[in-house]
Amino acid sequence: MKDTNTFESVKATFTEYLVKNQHRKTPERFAILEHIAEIDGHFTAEVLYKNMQTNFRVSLASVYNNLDLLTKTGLLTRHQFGSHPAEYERTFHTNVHHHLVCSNCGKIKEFTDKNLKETIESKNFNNFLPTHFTLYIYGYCNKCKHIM
Amino acid sequence: MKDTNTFESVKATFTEYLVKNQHRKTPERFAILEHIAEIDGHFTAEVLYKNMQTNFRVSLASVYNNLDLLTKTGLLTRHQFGSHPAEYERTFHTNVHHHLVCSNCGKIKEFTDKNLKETIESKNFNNFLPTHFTLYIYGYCNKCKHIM
DNA sequence: TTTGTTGCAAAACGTTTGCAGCCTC
DNA sequence: GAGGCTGCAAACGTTTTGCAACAAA
Repeated sequence: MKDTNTFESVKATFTEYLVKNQHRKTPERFAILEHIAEIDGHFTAEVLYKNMQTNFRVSLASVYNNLDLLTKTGLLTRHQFGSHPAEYERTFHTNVHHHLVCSNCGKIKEFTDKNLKETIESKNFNNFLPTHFTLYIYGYCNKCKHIM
Repeated sequence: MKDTNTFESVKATFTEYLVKNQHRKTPERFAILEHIAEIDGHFTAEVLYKNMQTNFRVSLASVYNNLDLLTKTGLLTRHQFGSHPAEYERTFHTNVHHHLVCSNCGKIKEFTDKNLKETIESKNFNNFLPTHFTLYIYGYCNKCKHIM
């Protein structure tokens, strides 16, 4: 994957993708990317949309369109824990982390593990170029372990 | 996690969960579990529902209800690649595998990796009792790598 | 000038819910 | 009996779509 250490390089990655695929460099697109860069952790399309209204007017449809585009570039990950709405999370400017998901109550807990990260990232594949990954470990949190 | 080597032990796990949580042992529940045991790989609620109509009549609502219940027991995993509908996959009677997901076209490829499996399964957590996991590695398949 | 993108509103769709009757327990 | 579960159909809420106006190339 390309360098994404600075916001400028993230923007460059997105721009390059847009140009290469005959998409237009609209103000909405960059405004959305800038907002995402400010959000740590998970967010929904609706929340991003509402957040943005304060200083940049975009339609919810455009938010959805562009979350999709950013997901395709690998700059964004889409989670769908349990049900709707989908949750998004940027893959840049963040520590690689994994998710513990309680199968009963849906509670999510994040953790980091260098060894796990390195083991996963060290893999090579034929005919597949990896950019990032998500690991969900399912089981039971303390409150729910009694159900089984 | 409990033994799930035979279908009888899977059924026992489910039954135990039902009893422990004051749920009823209805014929629909066991019919659904039996059908799931026959499906290799991913399936949707709709497909399971249609499959079942040939020899057991259940409503779609009950299918949803019970997929939810089985997900809570950890016997079933719910995937939500891209968008709707959700795809389910049993966690018993299957080799542990991982998913390569193309961020552009959504194509899924499964692979197995003993080292990866063992590394992930070796982890212990405070206040969390793991039962199974899913690893999605995102990137680009051969047909789509040109977009970036 | 061409054509991709936008905002808006309506539509689509999977999933959930309310309810009356049924059947576990 | 009590109350959880079922089927049915209607409702819900997120996401997608159609379309006319706009603006990037």
